[in-house]
Amino acid sequence: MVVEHEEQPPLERRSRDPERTKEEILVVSTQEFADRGFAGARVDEIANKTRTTKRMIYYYFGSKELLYMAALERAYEDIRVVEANVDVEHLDPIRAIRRLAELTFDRHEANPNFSRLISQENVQRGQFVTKASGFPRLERPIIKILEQVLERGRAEGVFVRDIDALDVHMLISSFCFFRINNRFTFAASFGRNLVEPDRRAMYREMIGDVVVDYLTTPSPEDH
Amino acid sequence: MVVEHEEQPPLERRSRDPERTKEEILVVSTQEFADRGFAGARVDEIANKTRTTKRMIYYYFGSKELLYMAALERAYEDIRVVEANVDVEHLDPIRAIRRLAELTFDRHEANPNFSRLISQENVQRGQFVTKASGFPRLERPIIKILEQVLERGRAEGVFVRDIDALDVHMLISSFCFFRINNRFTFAASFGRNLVEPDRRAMYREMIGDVVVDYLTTPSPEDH
DNA sequence: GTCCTAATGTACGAACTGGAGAATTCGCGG
DNA sequence: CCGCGAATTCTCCAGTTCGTACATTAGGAC
Repeated sequence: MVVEHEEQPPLERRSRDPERTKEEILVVSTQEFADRGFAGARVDEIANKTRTTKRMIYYYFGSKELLYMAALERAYEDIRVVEANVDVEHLDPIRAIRRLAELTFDRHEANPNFSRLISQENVQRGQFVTKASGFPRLERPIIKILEQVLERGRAEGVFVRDIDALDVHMLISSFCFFRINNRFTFAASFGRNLVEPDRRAMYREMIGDVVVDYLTTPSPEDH
Repeated sequence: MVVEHEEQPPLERRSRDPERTKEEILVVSTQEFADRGFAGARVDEIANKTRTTKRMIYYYFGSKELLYMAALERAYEDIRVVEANVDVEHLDPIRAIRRLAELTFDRHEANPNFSRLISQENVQRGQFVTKASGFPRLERPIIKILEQVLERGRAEGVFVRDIDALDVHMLISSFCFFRINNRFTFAASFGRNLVEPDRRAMYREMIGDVVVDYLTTPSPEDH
């Protein structure tokens, strides 16, 4: 949690270091875009919070829009790296599902900026991720992993619900996303703090239970 | 939501009608704020899309901020009215839960602007709903209704899971909210269109199944 | 009709904001 | 130690945007 100090006291490293400069701009702008949205973020403000100047932002990234895209892309990349290292093959299907749910849960909690960036993007109708030109693929490794677990579970006969990995992931993500992202309006409406430490363990377990119960219960005959 | 059909005024109606002017500003600004966010919305643009002028916005609402709050408040009020008219007392607990899930599902689909406004609010850390000064209560009738259904279900022995109405509502809302709100980035990442008509019925049923399965399955002994 | 006030219209300004031209400096290869 | 291009700083600008001062008009009360 970076506290906003108006003018960062002289971390007076002035020497040239393009990589560090670029990286610092990216980190700071991610925070700013997550905090204020694309329209709300100010290029001047981003510059002030780095040890470099606004001109450098344009030098390296070209425009506010391209900077935003770079930040978004980086955020996706971070997630992808985490997911690529998940290993649940040694767990039985039910435990594996729980584990995946917990991973998603933890990821949302540990990295709220990603979710907020995603929120921004969606409010703007995905104006940047949708951009055919130049926006890289956003593929996510977790789907393949989920597919394998579901396959095993079905083979073993423990998962009996007819549903695919994408929809399971959607169910898990929606819960984790909502808990973090909508905590402010939820608290305002219902007076419950969804991220209160005392409740954390309960919610973390809850989403696992929800998914497992769903997967292991046959579809109702009538409806 | 409610379209006034009375005497269809041929758009160039210039006569004075404070109520209509106010209402029109509110409707248009809700759309603009949902589309572009608080920072992204332009007061001039809102004015252009009404039959009145920017001056009137300030005359009636005082500032961009107050206008935003009025729009947000109105959106909550609309939801509250819908929820207040829900009647599931004649249904058995399981069917009642399904019905409530469907209502929430339909509400999110029918009124995406509300969700987007909510998203905005949360990205900004609830800066307006949290505002102690002046922001009205956001209470939601659906919670009481849910409580009654859960109570009945437990009395009848069909609901065995230890969970309260707020968390059930959270589970339902998160699913419905995510499906509508995050559809753009979800499509970009996973190539699945969550609001495609062909899938609609499936998701609508799915969230009911999820909740019912969860409520009717006992907590696992070990973990 | 006259009067009075709520409602509306017009035009403007001060501050902000994304962006860029051009000068300057650093540091590395030779 | 020199030369050169990359990195950085300085400075300014043109367009935008919220907000308002001031003028004007409609229409109900009497």
